Amino acid sequence: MISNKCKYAIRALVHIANNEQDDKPVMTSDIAHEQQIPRKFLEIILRELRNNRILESKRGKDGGFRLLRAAEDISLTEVMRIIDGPIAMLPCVSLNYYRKCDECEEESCEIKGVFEQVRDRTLDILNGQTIKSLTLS
Amino acid sequence: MISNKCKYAIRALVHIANNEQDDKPVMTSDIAHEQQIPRKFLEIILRELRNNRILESKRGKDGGFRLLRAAEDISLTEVMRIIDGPIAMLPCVSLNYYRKCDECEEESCEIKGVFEQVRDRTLDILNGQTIKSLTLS
DNA sequence: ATATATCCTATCTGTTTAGTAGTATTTGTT
DNA sequence: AACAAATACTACTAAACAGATAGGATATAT
Repeated sequence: MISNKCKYAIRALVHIANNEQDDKPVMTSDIAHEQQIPRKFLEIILRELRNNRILESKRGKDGGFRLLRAAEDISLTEVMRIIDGPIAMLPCVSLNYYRKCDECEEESCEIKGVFEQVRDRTLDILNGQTIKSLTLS
Repeated sequence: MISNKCKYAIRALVHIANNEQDDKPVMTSDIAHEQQIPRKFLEIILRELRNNRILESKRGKDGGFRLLRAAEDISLTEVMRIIDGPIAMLPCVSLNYYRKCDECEEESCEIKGVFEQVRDRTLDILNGQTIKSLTLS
């Protein structure tokens, strides 16, 4: 399962993409209200996305958030990895968060292969999705 | 990510399948020792698998655990659902643990479709795997 | 100056994860 | 009947994570 936080992050980015206007960034409170996300929790999420160079922010009056890159250059996997960490089902098959299992030797691990397949098919789908493609669907 | 508990459960079942002998069930302590799983934690897991009719147990001297069904009739998904619950990445696309999202309407949800695809491709792989197929690999 | 927005630190409650401890019960053997 | 050896069961714990909330600091447009 992905976390609520991650779901909020995706929905917030899609909302920003849908409301992009060159002059004005999108305010946290607008997103919170329209997407039904607790405002203070959303603040944390948006700041985290900004710290990871997905968003840029502007403070003070008429402040808010804007996509730092084009929506078609922000992949779903990137967002998921920032907010939730690994996508793979086992640490030892994770591409971005690899960690060896404590108790098993990888050469003889019976389940590694299956979860590598799951990872690959999952990434086939998720890598093809961007904030742009989600706004269109 | 699947939990350690779930990984232990799978490895324990594969171990039992590999050590099946008609006369004697497999003891917790043997599995714990050979698979490097904390014994008392493994007890809980094996009892849970027994309560869900994956294993049968025998108490007292020469006791232990046996598969209740043939290894090829125990699917990986069944074990994962017993120990970890849903396999899907969103509650609203789970086949066995469906729950509506609080904040979004499903007809207009932008991300539901993607995660349905992920679920289907994941199940394509995991449904094809059984305790038997894992012993052979 | 002021209103309004993000930024930052701290805190909180409940749940889950990953176990451990100790006792009760069942069963085979002597 | 006694004993040893196995599972069954209840209760507890520590640490991390999920999902937030509170309040003040800072920046900015007017």
